[in-house]
Amino acid sequence: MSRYDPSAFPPFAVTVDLVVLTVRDHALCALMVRRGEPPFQGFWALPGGFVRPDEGLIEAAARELAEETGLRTHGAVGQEPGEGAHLEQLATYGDPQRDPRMRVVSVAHLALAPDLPTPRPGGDVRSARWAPVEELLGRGKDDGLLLAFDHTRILADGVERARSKIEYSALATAFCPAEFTVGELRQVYESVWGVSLDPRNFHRKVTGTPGFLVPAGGTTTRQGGRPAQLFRAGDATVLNPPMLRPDA
Amino acid sequence: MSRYDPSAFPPFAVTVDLVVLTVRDHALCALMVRRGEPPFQGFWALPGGFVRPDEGLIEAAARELAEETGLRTHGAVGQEPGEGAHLEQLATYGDPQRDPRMRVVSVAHLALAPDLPTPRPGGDVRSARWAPVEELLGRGKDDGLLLAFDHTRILADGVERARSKIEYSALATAFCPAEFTVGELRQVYESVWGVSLDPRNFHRKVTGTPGFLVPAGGTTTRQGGRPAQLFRAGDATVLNPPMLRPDA
DNA sequence: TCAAAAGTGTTAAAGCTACACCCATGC
DNA sequence: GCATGGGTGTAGCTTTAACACTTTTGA
Repeated sequence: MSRYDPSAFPPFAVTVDLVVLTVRDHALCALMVRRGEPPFQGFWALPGGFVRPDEGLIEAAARELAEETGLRTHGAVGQEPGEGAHLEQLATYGDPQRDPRMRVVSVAHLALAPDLPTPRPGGDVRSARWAPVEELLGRGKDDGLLLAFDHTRILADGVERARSKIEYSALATAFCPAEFTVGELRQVYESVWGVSLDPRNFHRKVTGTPGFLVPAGGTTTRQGGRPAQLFRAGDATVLNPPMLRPDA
Repeated sequence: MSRYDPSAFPPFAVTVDLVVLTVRDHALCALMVRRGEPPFQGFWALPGGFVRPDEGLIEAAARELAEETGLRTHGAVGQEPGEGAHLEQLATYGDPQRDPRMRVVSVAHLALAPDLPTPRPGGDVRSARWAPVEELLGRGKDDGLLLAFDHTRILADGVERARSKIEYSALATAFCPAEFTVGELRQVYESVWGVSLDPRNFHRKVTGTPGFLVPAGGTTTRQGGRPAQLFRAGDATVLNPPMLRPDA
């Protein structure tokens, strides 16, 4: 009866929060901002903000991402393939007590980006940094840094999504620049999963999966050793067979 | 700056919508309700409703599920193992135009339930039914029934989540009664995926996966033929190795 | 010349698929 | 007996994991 009564609904604020991940110095890192006002003043938090009345959820996330990092999102017009970040919805967090001031429902999004210059604090952000995920979350439970709100949980969910999604999708290339070598892609997997992989078997696997990688034509020796072929991300979005994590 | 200003936020309504799936007569079916008022009066829609000011998102979904079906959710107190439905968050839909009257953000949830007696229309629901998913979505694009709002999209996302999740998790048992046979579990997979599976290999696979099934001690001939062992769902939540869909 | 990373070959183990085959019940 | 579904065995194929080995550069 009153299920959709437009005049009598409880007041909610809707925000987007961003788990922005990249690989720096062989470590999976997340973009964190420091809060300048209460609650949780001085705590590290995920970037985010209110959804505007006239924009969709993913648009709000893309706008916040651009504001914080200057990154554009895959699919934006006038953009080279391989440029910009991958962006997808992660999950929604709406515990009645998650914000002490009012009822806030936050639609978290996950962004995967290649290594970027250190973030520019801009707009309403006091300071920002790339923080190693291991430092933020710790190795065990309740072993990490104390973040604002429920952002530890959101970050953990985002990291787990990224870790599992590169198993069966071609998303790992979102962490790489437009042209990259097989060894660089392997380092992405190793950094995100925190394991080491056999370079020979990895090479065979990724080059043998149709549509995952396409040769870009050149070679590079930027990793040292014998020159390596350069590749771009291919058309494939799904990896078949998947790249499975060891153990687990 | 104004990112969390609690006094100046745009007005949003927050609802939950439910994709409730079951297997009936060898077909994957979804619970649908008929709308009694505009907009989309007379259209079939997913069950759902407003989130109350003092309840969490999953609680709101569990409350709506109980109101529409009488189903309790896994983990509720005083409940036998194997009883009730599996419930998880699916995704959030917040296009500014998705409801013509006002800005509504809907947090969709996915529920998997064993075959139930035909739903009781109760509360504010005019009529309700279990509708075969193939009839609702059709086989190709734009080939199904026209549902209210963006519910075709939500339903399709829920169905795809269920289809892929039974590959690598033990969730298929959520479609079965507390005690079931290997053949009944196989029919669940066949109905959800719309394929047929080799009964011999399927049997070996599910009984050989540790923690998936535990013998319940008896046998039944309710499927005809030789008596089959009865099983309950085991502790395992992850299937390793996974049950992969043929082809795809 | 040497270290380092790229890439190929090979082999044994494990998993999957497609069957043949037997078992235990209801009718 | 005979149809029906339950359950086991097994041969052939594909995939994986581990590691020996060659290639090509920079220092």
